[in-house]
Amino acid sequence: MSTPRVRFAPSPTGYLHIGGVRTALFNWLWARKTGGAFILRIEDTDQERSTDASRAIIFESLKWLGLDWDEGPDVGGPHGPYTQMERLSVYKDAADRLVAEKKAYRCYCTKAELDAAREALKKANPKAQFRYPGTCRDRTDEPDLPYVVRFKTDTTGSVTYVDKVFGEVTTPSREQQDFVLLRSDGVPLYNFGAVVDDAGMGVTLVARGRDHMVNTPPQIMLYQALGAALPEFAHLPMMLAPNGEKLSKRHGAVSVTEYRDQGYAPTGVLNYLARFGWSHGDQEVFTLAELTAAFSWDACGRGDGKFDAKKFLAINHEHLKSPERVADDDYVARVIPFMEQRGLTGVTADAVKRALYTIRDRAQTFVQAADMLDYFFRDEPVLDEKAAAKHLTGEAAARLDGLRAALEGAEWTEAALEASMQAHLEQTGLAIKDVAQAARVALTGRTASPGLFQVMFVLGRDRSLERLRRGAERARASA
RNA sequence: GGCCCCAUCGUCUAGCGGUUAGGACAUCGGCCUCUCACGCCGGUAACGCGGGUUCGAUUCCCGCUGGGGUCGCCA
Repeated sequence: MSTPRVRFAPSPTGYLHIGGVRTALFNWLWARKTGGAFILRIEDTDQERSTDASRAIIFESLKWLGLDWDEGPDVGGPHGPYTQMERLSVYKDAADRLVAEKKAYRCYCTKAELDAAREALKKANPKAQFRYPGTCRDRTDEPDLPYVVRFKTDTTGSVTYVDKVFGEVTTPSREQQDFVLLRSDGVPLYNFGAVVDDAGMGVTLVARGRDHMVNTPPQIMLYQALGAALPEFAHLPMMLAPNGEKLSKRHGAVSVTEYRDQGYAPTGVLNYLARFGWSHGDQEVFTLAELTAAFSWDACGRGDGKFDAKKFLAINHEHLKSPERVADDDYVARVIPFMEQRGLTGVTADAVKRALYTIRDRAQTFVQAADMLDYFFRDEPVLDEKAAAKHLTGEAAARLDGLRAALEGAEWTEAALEASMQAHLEQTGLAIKDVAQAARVALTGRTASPGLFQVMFVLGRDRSLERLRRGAERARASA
């Protein structure tokens, strides 16, 4: 078998949906695993809805995710162009050929007529299925009127294909009708454009969402009429909302850029999506390399699934926790923009990198990470008033002074700080609980933080002592 | 409604005739502990129903029920 050629063919009509990303991912994984080609094709033939902005979002999203393509609108390739509106002549030629071979015909019925007929039928018999009656099928004249090109569909027999995920699928052809290939303005409809391009671009495997399964039989007829080699097909089960409905913005974030903006890691997103409808034994967490090595169509499930935001977050957390999955430098580069968003300017990568170990296990997203890193990068921590009221009390003032005095001469390492604190507690007879929270609030402005010695170590001697001093001051003032 | 597809814990899933039905997320206990996390230990929790086939069905077949997809000069 020749090397696989797969494609992702989104239409630029909005954000890049998380379900679309999964389709892109599975195709990409297959291409990378097999050494095949991953093609990006923009299907912008819906001129009403297609926009340049959406097109840009598709590129941006895929790049952010790290799903690179070998052939596509921007990088070109041997079968370009890769944007359908730039390929109109290709479709016209193909349609002309089919008409010449009597496999398709010009239809002069207007949209209004057809809509009326559809309505009439619906009124007469709500259960009936409208199909184009074939009015122009055997027409021989060529009036000077607008026309669409329709496929002369063979509605006898049935179409069978072997899906790589679902197995053998057979559909009776009586379900089909003479569908439209080209609109009256020469722009192809989905089935025609997709088939002409997939055939022309040498696509060997078409993998897409299950919502396209119904398109496969007519597309197979088209391949045959065109005399083109049939690709393999693989359909992926649907990703539904928690309530079983089609997943849409009503159910929360569905566009990949939203997750990016919420501080998800690309590999976290990809990992969750990969495990949705695909599995590899008991393994839940994967690097991209592991996914690529392990992926296979046999391991894809067939049942639709429901999107689970909590598990998505948990998987992302696994990635943020592990330097194996998100390297320090990568983590730092990704978290800094979120720190800037909250007004932390002039933050250096080195400084963030030094503080990183204190929050690695804690942050589930880069947004959380930016928050947890906050007090390290301000002259003074933002003081949570409730925390201050509770912990910076008159009693705390003396304890903070005592602690500061005890630590002043300490070597500034975590171990030495802990030892000094320990000695201080023994001397004074205080328990660590008696001073820890006050110190924490003084140092970080909040009641929850990494361990005190880690915080002080990262903060450094001067800033730590100064914050303890100010904390005591504040405590005295409130007494 | 026609056609197509699907069916294991709440959710994502493992299972490919014989298992105490496994894992993960979530959830509930507990441990650890300077807080919050992390980590660790443990619990609750699933084969939709009815027929077959078989010595034996979660697993194979059929029906039912339930869910989803799709019926455009959208993709």
